[in-house]
Amino acid sequence: MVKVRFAPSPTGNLHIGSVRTALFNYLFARHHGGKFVLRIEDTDLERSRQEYTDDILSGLEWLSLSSAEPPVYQNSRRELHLEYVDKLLQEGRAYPDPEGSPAVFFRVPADGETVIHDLVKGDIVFQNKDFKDQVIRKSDGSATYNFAVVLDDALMGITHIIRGEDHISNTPKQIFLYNALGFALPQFAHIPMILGTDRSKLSKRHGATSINEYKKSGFLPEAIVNYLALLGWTPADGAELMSLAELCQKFDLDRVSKSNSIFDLEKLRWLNAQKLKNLSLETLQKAYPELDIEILKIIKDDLVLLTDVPEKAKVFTLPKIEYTDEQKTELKTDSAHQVFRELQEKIDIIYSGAIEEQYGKAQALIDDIVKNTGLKKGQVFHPLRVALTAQKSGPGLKFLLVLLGREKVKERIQNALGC
RNA sequence: GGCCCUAUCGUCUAAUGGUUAGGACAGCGGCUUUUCAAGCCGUUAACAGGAGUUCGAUUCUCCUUAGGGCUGCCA
Repeated sequence: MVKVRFAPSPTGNLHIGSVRTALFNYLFARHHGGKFVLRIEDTDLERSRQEYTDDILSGLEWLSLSSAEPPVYQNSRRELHLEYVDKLLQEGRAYPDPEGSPAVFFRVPADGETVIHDLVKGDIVFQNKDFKDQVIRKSDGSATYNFAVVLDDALMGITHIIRGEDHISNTPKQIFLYNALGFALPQFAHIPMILGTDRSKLSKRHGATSINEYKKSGFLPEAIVNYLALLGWTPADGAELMSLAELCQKFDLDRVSKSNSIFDLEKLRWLNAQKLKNLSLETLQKAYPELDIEILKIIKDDLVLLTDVPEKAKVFTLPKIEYTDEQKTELKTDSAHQVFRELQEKIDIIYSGAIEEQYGKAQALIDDIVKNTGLKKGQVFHPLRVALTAQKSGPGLKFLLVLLGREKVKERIQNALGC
């Protein structure tokens, strides 16, 4: 039975790189019908903060990567860790600090080699002589990271340790401890890092790193999950657009890449636009309940970010518009006035019946104006758009005529005629 | 410095001991559209370098180079 864990330390907000690690663990567990648990590594009392734990928990929940089980707080297992320090002390596998502090050192093997049979990287060999005895209990009386991690992973029955490759050099030290403690070794899988565009470790100076910033800027959790899954992994069938359920079904460690990858915001944005297109109108409406669902329908395929909605909806919702001087001269032409008067005369006929029917009548009216005035299409469409929206581009005119509503259309045409 | 990891288009990547080295994002061009997008079609672009193994290496081995990680009584 597969059991994996995601073990963040609550010393900062949920980082995009951590999310990828969490995701791979989650997908691996789900793919194999195993368990995914969370362990908050809050042993650094100085730097750990409750708000960061909250951020991590809510971030994972937003991404649908929550664990079914409540998180384990590493600090609550402090006494347990210390019992094992004593055990190693009694067995003579560890010794007190010769300098007299309360620290305890673990004796690492003097020679031979230690190999990690890594599920992603293959075998990695270390010479034991390169390691010096390691501290397992600090001067302040608490267990060190490498010791606590081994104990918790072993005691929690973790079968696969999937973590960033920045932990590779910790692994031999941990293997020494597994052996000394008599615990069976888990499987290790070290996944590559995510780098910034300059190939250095992804950090603040590359832009947003906290998942909350992405949420705030209008990225969908589905897009983030899909994008992060594709960073360092590809399914055998080459699919790119996948739901979380599909990812769970397809994911496995054997197709995880061995090399680092650079975070590409452009592709994330593209994926976000794709997910937005697939979003149901109902969901979109929940995010923007104040907007007419017909408006949302028209602008939906135009979105890259969820937060683009208000901007895109503006043409429909703005109560008043102002023309620039340049636009005014455009509206002043004889042909423009001819168009406006034609429209004014017949506009009333479109506002009845079902919405689709209204669109149809609006389009027919526009076509009619082109025919009646004998003007070129552009000479009709362009001034009309400017008159109605004070913009040079935007949604189709038939949508504008219908969704703006009779009053606004009439008022704006009247204003345009006054130019 | 020491130890470790990695190396295919600008980016994410696929594949293979013999291929026109494939896809996606971005770019570019076209179509479509009243416009901007979207969509559709097309297109530019890669096996880091050098030895070896082999009939044949992008693929296997070694070296070099480059990048990354670790090198805490942080996690």
